[in-house]
Order: sequence, then C-alpha cells, then structure tokens
Amino acid sequence: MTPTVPDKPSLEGLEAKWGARWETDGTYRFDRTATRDQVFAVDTPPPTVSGSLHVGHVFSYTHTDTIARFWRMRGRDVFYPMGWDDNGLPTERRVQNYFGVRCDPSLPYDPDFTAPREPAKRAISISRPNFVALCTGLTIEDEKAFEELFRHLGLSVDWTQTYTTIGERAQRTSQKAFLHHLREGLAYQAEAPTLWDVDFQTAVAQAELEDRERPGAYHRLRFRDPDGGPLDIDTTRPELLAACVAMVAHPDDVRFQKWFGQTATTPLFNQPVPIVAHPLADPDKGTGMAMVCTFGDVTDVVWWRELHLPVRAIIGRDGRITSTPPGLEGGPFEEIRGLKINAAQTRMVELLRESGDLIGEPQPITHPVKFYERGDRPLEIVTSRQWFIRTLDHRHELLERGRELRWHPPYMQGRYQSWVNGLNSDWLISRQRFFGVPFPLWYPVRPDGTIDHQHPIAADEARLPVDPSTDVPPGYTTDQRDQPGGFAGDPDVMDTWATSSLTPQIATGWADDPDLFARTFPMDVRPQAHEIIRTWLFSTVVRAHYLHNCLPWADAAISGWVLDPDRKKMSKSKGNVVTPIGLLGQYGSDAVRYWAASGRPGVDTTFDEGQMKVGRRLSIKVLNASKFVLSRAGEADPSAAVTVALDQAMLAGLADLIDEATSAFEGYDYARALERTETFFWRFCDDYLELVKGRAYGSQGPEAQASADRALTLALSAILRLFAPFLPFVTEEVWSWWQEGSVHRAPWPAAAELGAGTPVDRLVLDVAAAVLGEVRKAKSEAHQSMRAEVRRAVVSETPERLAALRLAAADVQEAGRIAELVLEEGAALAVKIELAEG
RNA sequence: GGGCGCUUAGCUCAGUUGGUUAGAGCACCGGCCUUACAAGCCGGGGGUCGGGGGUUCGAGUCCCUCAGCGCCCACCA
Repeated sequence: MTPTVPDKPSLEGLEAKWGARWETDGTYRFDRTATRDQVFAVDTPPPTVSGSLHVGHVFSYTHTDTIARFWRMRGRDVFYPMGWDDNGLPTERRVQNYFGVRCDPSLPYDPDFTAPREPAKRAISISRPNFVALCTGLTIEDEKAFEELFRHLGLSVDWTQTYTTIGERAQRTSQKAFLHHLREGLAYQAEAPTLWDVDFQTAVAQAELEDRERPGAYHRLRFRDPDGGPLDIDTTRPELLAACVAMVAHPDDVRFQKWFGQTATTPLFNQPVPIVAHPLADPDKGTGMAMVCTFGDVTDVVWWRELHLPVRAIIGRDGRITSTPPGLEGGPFEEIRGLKINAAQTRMVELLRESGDLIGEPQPITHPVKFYERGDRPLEIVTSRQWFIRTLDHRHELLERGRELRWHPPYMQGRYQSWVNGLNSDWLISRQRFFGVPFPLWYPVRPDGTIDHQHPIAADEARLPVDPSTDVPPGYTTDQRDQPGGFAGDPDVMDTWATSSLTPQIATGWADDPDLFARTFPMDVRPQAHEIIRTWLFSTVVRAHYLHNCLPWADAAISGWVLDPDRKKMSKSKGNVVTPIGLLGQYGSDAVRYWAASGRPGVDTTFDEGQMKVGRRLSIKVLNASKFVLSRAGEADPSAAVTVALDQAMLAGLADLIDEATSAFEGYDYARALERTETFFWRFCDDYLELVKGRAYGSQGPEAQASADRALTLALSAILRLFAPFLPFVTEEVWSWWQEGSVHRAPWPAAAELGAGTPVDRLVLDVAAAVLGEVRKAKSEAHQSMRAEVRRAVVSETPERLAALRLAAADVQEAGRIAELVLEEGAALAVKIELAEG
C-alpha cells in the first residue's frame, strides 16, 4: 500500500474523527462467538452518576483501558462494558431538590404522575415507583455526558454492553442473588442494635463507617455502691444515664471485685443496676468502672449481648430522646424527653450538677467518634429489624479468596486481609431508603393487623424484578395489601453495595443471559481504587464465593489517587476550574492519557499538566517521525533484507523493548511499558533517524538504502503498536496512512517479526550515537550549526567498541558531516574534532 | 495501639534479582532555521539517593533504627 502522508500532520480533530470511525466499524465490539478462554473480561467500575467526572476518573479509567487494549492486540476478545452507578442516596437527594418531591413508600403508584416543572414550595409526596422513575430520568442526562467524555478520552469500551445499577437487569440480579442467599441461609433478618444515621434515617453498615476526631468531655458521675458509698464513673455520654443498664469493670480489677454480682444505684434517677465484670473494661480508663447504656457505643453492644443485659433505649430514630424507660415517668427524665442529643446532654449536666452527682467539672478530650461516611452527625445505635448477609462465619474462606486473588500491586492485599480480620458484624444490606433495589419479599399480615416478619413470602424467581410496594405476592390479590389476613411488602431497599457487589454478574448476564455468562464469567480483572477495597472489592468476593464458589475475577488492578497540591494556586491564579473535558481539549486525549498512564499501579500521582504537555509533544513527535519514515521508506520492499549492522542493532534493541513491554503489561504494569517505549522512541528519533537519514536518501547505494528503509518500516510498525494502548488516536491516525484496518486490532508486536536470528553487534548503535553526541557537543560549544562541516574527527575507543563503530562509520560521518574520520585504540571514548573554517 | 506505602536534581518521577563516574522530563542557562518536526533541534549546569548504624570487595538497591508525610485497620466508656 502506498502511504498517504499529510503535508502537515496534526493532532487536531483526531478524537472526533477516530471516535466516530471506531463506533461505525465496531472496533471494540465484543464478539459473542468467542469462548471463555479467548475472552478478556473487565469488571469496569460503574462511576456514580450524580455529580460529574473528574480527573481521577480520567486517570484510573485510562489505566484499565491500556490493559484492555493490550489484551485485544494480543488476540483476546475483550469484554469491556461500562456501568453507571445511579442507584442510591446521592441520586435521591438530587431528585428531592430538583423536583421538590419526597418519597412516601406507603402511597400507591400513580401512572399519571408528571413531575412539576419547578420544584414545589412544599415537597410533594409520591410513591416509590414514581420517585424511582424521576431518579432514573434525571440520571439519563448525566450518563450521556459521561459516555461522551469517556468516548472522547478514547476508552475502548463496548458501549453496547452498558448497564445501570438501578436498571432492570441489576434489579433482577440483585433480587435473584438475595433469594439464593436466603434459601441457603446466608441471608437472614434480625432485630438488633445497629448503627443508625439520624439524618438519613437509615441503618449503616460497618464498611460505611469512618472515625472522626471530635471534641468531647469526660463527665465524672457519682453512683452509689451497694453499701451506699460513692462509686464514680467517667462518661462522655451523660445524657444516656437514663439508659444505663449496668456498671462494668475488669474481672481482675481488685478495686471492684467485691462488688461484682451486686447492685449499684444510678444518680438522679435512683435506678438499680447490676455491677458486672467483663474483660473489655479497661482498668486504666477513667475510674476503671464504666456505665453500660443501651446504647452509647459499640462496646455497649458487646457488653449488652455478652452479659445478657436488658434493653432500656431512650434515643429514637430521629436522634431525639423519645422513649421513657419504665419507672422514670414523671421524674427528672421529663426534663430531657423530646430533646435532641446535644441539648439533652447540656440539660443532664445541669441536673447532675444541681443534684451534686457531677464530680468536678467535665474534662475536655478529643476522641474518635463513628460517623456514616456521608453523614454530618455522629451515628447512634438503635434497635431495628434489618437484613444481613453472613460474613463472620466464613471469615477463613474469605481470607483464602483474598490470597487466591492476584493483586496489583501485591501489597494491596494487606488492606483486604486487615479488613476481613477486623470484621465484627455480618454485612447489613437493608436500608430504610427508596432509590435502590427493593427486597423481593412480602410478609403475612396477621388477623390482628400485625406483621409476621418471621415468615417472609419470597418472589417467584421467574418474575424478577419485583417491587413489593406495587406487585402482589404469589397466592394473594391486590386488595389484600396491608389488610388483616393479607400481606405487606418489605419497605426497605438494598444498600448500594449489595447491588454493586454483583457487577460481574450484572455485566455478564448471570440472571438472564446464560450464553453470555458462560463466555465471560469469572471475569479477568477488577480495576478499582484502593479506598474501596473494604467495600466494593470485598463484597464482590463475598457474593461470587457464595453464588459460584469462585473468585469473581483472577486479578485486581488497584489504582492510586490523583493528588492535587496546587489546586488552590491554580484556581486563584487562573480563575478557571480544571475539568477533564477542558484538559482533553487543551492537550488532546492522547496527551492526557499519557499523564494518566505514567502513574504507576496503586501509586497516588500528582496532577501535573507538565506531563500532559510532554504527552502532547510525544504525540506530535509520533506524527512527524512517522511522516519522515513513511515519506522516505513507505514503499520499501517488504522482502528486502536488513543487512546493515546499524539497522540490525536498532532492531535488536527494539526486540528487547518488545519483550520488556510485553511482560510489563502481562503484570499489569502499563506505566513501565510506556516509559520503556518512550525512552526507546526518543533515542530512535534523536540518534538512529539522524544516523540513517542520509543512507535512507540513497547516499550509500541501493542495497544500504533498502536495509535502512526496511528497518525503518519494521520499527515504525512495532513502535506504533507499542504506543497504541496509550496514544490510541495518534497511532491510529498514522496507521491509517499506510495500513489497512485499525491498529487497535493489529497483533501486538513480537520480537520475532523483526528478523532476529543472526548474531548482531548491539554496540553499533550505542557507539555511533555516542560519537555523534561528541560531535554535536563540539559544534554546540563552538556555537556552530549542526550542519557545520567537520574537517577531521579522531575517535579513541576500546578495540571492541572501535570495531562496532567501524561498522557504522559511513553513517556517523554523514550524520556528523565529518570529512575525515580517524579511529584509534584507547582506554575510553575520546573524540577530537577539527571544525572546518568559517 | 497495630499495619502498609512513600522520602532520589528547584518540580514531577525512573532506577526489576546489590556491580562501572546515579538517570529522564519539566524548569533554568547557552547555542542552532539541520530538506520529519522552531508548539522544533543540539548542548550545559544542578543530587553527600530523609538521618544514623550495620552486612558486603562493593549499598539508592539488603538488614536494624530514628524522623517526616500519606493511607489502611482497631472495642472510641
């Protein structure tokens, strides 16, 4: 094929041109005839749709894309779907504000409902199905914008495989998996104390917690020991005094052993409480004696459970003091009833100070307090009925799965192990929210109108997905909803992780496409960020272990974060926010990808526009070097032999590079593959191209020219393919000048294709470039042009290197414009240069 | 409290099993219109490889220790 090389190659417009072409040609389309062993399947992270994509997405998704492109060129059929995570709280909050609505799950579906154009002043109550429809509609627009950005970035996703986490397939999959677990006893419901967010009014799982350092104070309260003497404790939660159910000290604590088994009396309320022993009580903390309340913190829950203490709850789900424990009616408790927690604490301290039961002044401290990671107020612990998936009983199997998984980088496995080792409760999957996957369950309503939670009615698997708030369980009729003798739908939804833990099953069609599933599951790789190892990665392993008794994928590729130390400075000085689309427009997608791909696996990387400039320069260099090679040698005879030592040496180095890049990619180290390829390429341009230029123009006769031409085209072909995973647009552009088809479907280069076999003196290029460098240096120091003539150059070198240099002497002379080249044996490289006059 | 990672030139980072005077890019300085590229090319200066100790013929690389930064985990009265 005769190359068609533009006069002025440019990067402008390549994204649009090739994006459209790849779509038309189905370049990245998954071939459903491939069998599992021919497939490379990627469990792409579905980005949260509420909000916008930021440079962190560009960063990590590029990493995955380079891997996908590598395996595609290696001949694998790449299954690379995209998902949108539109399920969950962020979308709910947006819809509430955007439309001025709120979800009331007790309302029936209104098929005629249309959203108000402007948010109503008073929030309109709508049914859950109507609310969900609004959520879905609002996310579609964002999803379009996300797809456009990712296409512009050049992700080689198969956009026909897109799913959403609230979509029908995700719901079907989530519900089917839940029913599986239910049948096998791996899912269960329990009425138990759980961490509760009083603002979101929902239970929260261990994985969603974070500790925040908060100011607090130790308050010393004076209880009465069994003899009526003082017995002091320190507490940060004096407002929970009315919920005190015991006092506890360490079993070995000699100060308190005489009281174990006896009864103390609380201040203010004068309630009797047992004095008990438990090893979790720390003799060095406070007075060594603690009060146990239901519930002030998770230690209270442990004590309550293990010491079989009664429940005396006072905090309601709205975060106020609501329930009055028996025996406290009419007393000082009335002073705090109805108050929020902070106000209740203030009032309690006043009351205790008045009664003389507060000893000294509160001692301010800073201590870690548990928060929901998206929440603003400390979590409380309330008792409620929730659904759980068992994890504690399977800790050892799950640890073993973690060891079976191949981690990139390997040390990331430690995060998984420490998380699993630290699990202290089963996985709480129910949420008292609306925009999520409903539980496919109903409960019988007893004749007295109460709900019989112990006998849930499961949906028919063939009918999934169901919405129990509108669908009717098998054997019932619509009019029996919420009626005595009828049924009631489960009001909760699954936590978003309960759905996203099934992304492999959703993407591969486990619930509804057995053919696809057989070709793609278990998947090959899960790319994701390190902070969600404990949530997304862990929960995905749990689901696959239970559902399929295997890992969901063989490899986990963990990406770091984008650090932005200069963010302030940038926004101050320039006043414009750096958005991904702006960067892509300014530097070009290939350049931004270059920056992203230079971030090593798992390593946090600084946001660096300088690297994008370098990437742009590299892309332009690819255009220009390719232009030179193809316009000189594009019509080279493919059967010509590479006979010149310099050419052979260059190809030998390229063969080494191919081997190194290949094994780096196989180990998920795209960054190393890029770095090595780039280094080679610059040397190829700066040294080899300069050395070979004259010969390629025919200065040394047709055979020497043919060798150069052949070497140039072989090298260009391999280099373009090595760069293709990183710079998909510019490599495709150049490829199209002289090759049929897409470079992204071309075979990954192999060292063998470069005609290896004959022994090659690899020193030739090395020595020739070194001498050329000396000549350049001399001209630079003489303030001469590189074109300046050298009358005579005397090169001293070791005999071995001199022999190598001799093989490239003609090229060196020509590149350096050296009239007379003298070679002498010496200890190390030394070059004496006499420039011509003038 | 336990664990992991990082600390190499002004900046961003490479340095794979320990081996010749420690590398790249950016920035800086100087030079050059050289027929692929002036949004380019050529050259140059610049580092006691966080501190200390050890193993070794030899340590940026291995061991110990200390410090700083970041992250993960932890029952937080």
